[in-house]
Amino acid sequence: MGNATKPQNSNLPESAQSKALAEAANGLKLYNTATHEVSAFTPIVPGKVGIYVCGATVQSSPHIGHIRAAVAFDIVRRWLQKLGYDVTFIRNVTDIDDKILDKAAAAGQQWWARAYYYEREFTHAYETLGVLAPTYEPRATGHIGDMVDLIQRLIDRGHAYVITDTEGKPTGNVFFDVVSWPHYGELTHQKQSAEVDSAAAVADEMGPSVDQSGDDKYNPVDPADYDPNKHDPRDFALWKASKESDPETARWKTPFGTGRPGWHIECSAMSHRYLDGMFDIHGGGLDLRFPHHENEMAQTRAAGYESANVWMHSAWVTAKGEKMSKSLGNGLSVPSVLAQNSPWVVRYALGGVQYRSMLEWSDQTLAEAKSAYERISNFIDRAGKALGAVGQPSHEEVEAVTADQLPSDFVDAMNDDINVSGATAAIFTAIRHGNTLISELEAKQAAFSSVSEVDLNQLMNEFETILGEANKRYSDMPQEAIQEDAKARFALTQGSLSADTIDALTSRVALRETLLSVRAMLDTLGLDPLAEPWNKATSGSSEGQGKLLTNGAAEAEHKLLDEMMQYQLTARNVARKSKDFEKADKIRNTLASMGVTITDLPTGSTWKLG
RNA sequence: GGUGGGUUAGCCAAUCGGUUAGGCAGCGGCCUGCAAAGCCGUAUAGACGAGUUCGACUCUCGUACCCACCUCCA
Repeated sequence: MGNATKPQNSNLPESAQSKALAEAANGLKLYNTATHEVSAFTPIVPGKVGIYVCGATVQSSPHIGHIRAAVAFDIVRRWLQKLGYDVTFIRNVTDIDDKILDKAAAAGQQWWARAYYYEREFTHAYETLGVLAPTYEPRATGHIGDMVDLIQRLIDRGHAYVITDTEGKPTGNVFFDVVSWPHYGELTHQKQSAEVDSAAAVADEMGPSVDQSGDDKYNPVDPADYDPNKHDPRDFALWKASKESDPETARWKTPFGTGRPGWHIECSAMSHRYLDGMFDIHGGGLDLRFPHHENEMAQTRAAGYESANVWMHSAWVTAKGEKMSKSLGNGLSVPSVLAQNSPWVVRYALGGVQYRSMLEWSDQTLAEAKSAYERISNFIDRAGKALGAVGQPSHEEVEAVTADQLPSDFVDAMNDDINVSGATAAIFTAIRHGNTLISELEAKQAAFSSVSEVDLNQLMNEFETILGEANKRYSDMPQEAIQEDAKARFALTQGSLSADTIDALTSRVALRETLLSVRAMLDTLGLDPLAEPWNKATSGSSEGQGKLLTNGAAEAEHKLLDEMMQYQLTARNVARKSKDFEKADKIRNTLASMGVTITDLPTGSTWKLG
């Protein structure tokens, strides 16, 4: 891996590179929930993007729906980075709320211990599925001071009111005054005043939601939500007075009385603290639009702060057409899904459709993701082998590829509101092209017999340099013409090489470019099969697969295994040559029963596990 | 009742006012001792009704059905 060549376009001058990249970045369009339109994305601060995503309320284990949202915004973030933006990604943890307190009390736990336990489960799930760590992950309980300041600011500006007792002392309940904020409802376009009452009546009629399993749709009736002191039924709690059942550790003293934060205020406080002046995108699940984000937007703006420019909401994972919830059974928890499927497959299944589409989860979804893995990893393996000593590009090199160097059908799809289905189609198109190149290259292998692998590597570098210059000079020409031109120029500098060798070399360079491009596209979706999260076992982390081998020992063991396999393959090929197919098939079947798959290629036979 | 989204071939899922999406599963072929992988080709579409148009899956209107949010939720 150390001798990998540089990305082809690195020969371009700095300015040209960033100009092409800026052009790609200018093409990005995103759907904004607030305007109901797909519109051009322009960051507040040039070159930078600030994203705030509502993270988990850590009250119980994550299910795949939670992770779908995380994967969706992870892909948005990765694409922004490919477009050259410096992304600040904030994802909060809601570590105090009614459910956490009540469930902890019911289980005889400290609420903070319960919150932290599940926070770690979420973190583990994110890491396993290749969700990049946020730039920062603030906890609600760590920002009480910011919330108090924000509430005070809203009171001072006449957008919030404190409820006092008969003696005029603050009770701890503070509400947002919806009537004082004429922009209320601008995010979700909810009807105002009178019509809300009829909506409330419908909600009352439906009664508290309870499902078969009871616990999960559990819906505590918080007295603060039905406070007769509310000026308007739409007013919502900014700060909640402590209930008698609240433990001492869940009470904070404030100028408006002792209590704990309302649900919406934390995100306003934290997004302002970490993204002030660059709050470009706010993300979250579809259900958060109302009331959470509507209220959050009202608070933030009423306080005189800027709220997000673009609001993005990810859709549901469904099972049999219905929104997924734990009441459908725990077969959908992250650990149970991972018990039967590799993390890559699960991520592909979750990230395979656009974030605004419902994602139907079934055995077939997973089976197709598995097939996709086979096709993709087969290509990457074969291409790596066909490239000989040059081998696989390093993951660093893959990461360094920027959007302007990727195929335009992929870029266009991603720029079209993160259309991952279109992007995936572009990847498969490139893979088909790459597979054809591999076959061509296999047929041309003989042309390399007179050149050592070391020289070949050097020659590829030289050719890539020439190709890079040709690309720069004739940027508006068709790719094939540029290739031909570069080939001719290269031939002039290499008088001693035969035309066949130069031709084979060209194919090799083309294959390497395709391989690099495919892996870079996959990496944009967080799906490079050779990236960190999927390869802990072989990349030196000692925790992979529970093995206690050091990296060196693992390598030595693999080398030994490979030698033994070569011994078997040789024996089989001898049998095949002498047309003793019975013996050849016996060797193959025996290996197959041990979980080893043999593949015969024109250039020889290979083996792999699985 | 209010608000929003959807309905594309066996299944999942895109683009587009006229030209191959893509994947999975079929079928035919090439390659192969066989298999696998790969490549090439191929059938089955656009809920229903009307309108705009030379031409609509794509635009407009209507109808039906599905889903979500309005209450904790990714």
